[in-house]
Amino acid sequence: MSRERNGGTPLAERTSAAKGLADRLRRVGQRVTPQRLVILGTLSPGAHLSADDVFARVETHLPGVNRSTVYRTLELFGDLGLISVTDLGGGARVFELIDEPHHHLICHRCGAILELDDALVDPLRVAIRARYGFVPAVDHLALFGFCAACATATNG
Amino acid sequence: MSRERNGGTPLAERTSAAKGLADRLRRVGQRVTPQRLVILGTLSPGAHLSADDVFARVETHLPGVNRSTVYRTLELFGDLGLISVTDLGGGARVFELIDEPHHHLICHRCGAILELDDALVDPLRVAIRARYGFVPAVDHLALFGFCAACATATNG
DNA sequence: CCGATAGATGCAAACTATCGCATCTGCATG
DNA sequence: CATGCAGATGCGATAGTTTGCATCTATCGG
Repeated sequence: MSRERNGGTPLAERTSAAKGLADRLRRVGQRVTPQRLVILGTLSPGAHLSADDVFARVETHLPGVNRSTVYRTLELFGDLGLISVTDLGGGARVFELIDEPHHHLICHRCGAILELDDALVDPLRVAIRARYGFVPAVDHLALFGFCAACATATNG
Repeated sequence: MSRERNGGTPLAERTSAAKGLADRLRRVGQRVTPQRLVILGTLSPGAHLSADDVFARVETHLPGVNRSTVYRTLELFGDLGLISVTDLGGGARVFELIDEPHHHLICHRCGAILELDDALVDPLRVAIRARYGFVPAVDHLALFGFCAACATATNG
């Protein structure tokens, strides 16, 4: 806390969130750049942001940032398991900081979106890991199908 | 087999596959068009075709067909549960005629694709139906995560 | 603190997907 | 078989996403 020089960390990693990200990126051999810090800063758990939403917010803090950078960074964060990337069927994919896993059931017919309890998904996660050794990152699943009302309407 | 006149069916629904589709479309109040029959004809179980693949094949049989029609028709078939629509992470979504449900595990790190036994997925399907009355159409799931090798490499 | 360099960013173009609207057509009806 | 119309298609425009390449920079070694 006392004799930490600015030169110690190449960038302004003052907030704890940014510092946490910076450390995490370095740990996996990724570079820490202003763009990456700001992009992560725009995301939060519970907020479904499109790539364009993220771009708009990032631009206010970092004018001149490029759309490609936003897309590439979001994909990187997705691969690193920092954020979830989900197609809810609304045209653009949504990005969200991962906190508690949560999922959605989306009706093909009426478009209704229900929440799906992660407790129902967890056994699948466990089974996959046990059977294949594959560690699934299912933090934000979107399953399509028919809601109770539409299923009845379609069959009957 | 004997006294069936051509006028009985508005289009060339000679093959059994096409006839089956035609019947199925009519049953749910959808029209039977040449485009729809040809587009379905290009799909098969086990083949992962992109929209562009489908378009290219359809074009040889039906010159002048439009990309939009292919996209719209593929979406329709998806909603009808005839085909599966899956993002395997390769840039474009893939379409496939539904036969036996099958799923994929895709490694975020090395890109490896493993098959996932539907028997592991079925309990989730059942649980969702029991809890919410929602009937999920999970015929071709793509779950991202880390394969055994990469999971080890990442943690250790 | 400086120079070297692997890797990130900016930029433009290409690719993937969707949408609005005018026209055309399957098919139900008479 | 002729007619009407809801709905499908073609077309162009636009939105959403990815990619190749030149330039720039975070990080490492001296």
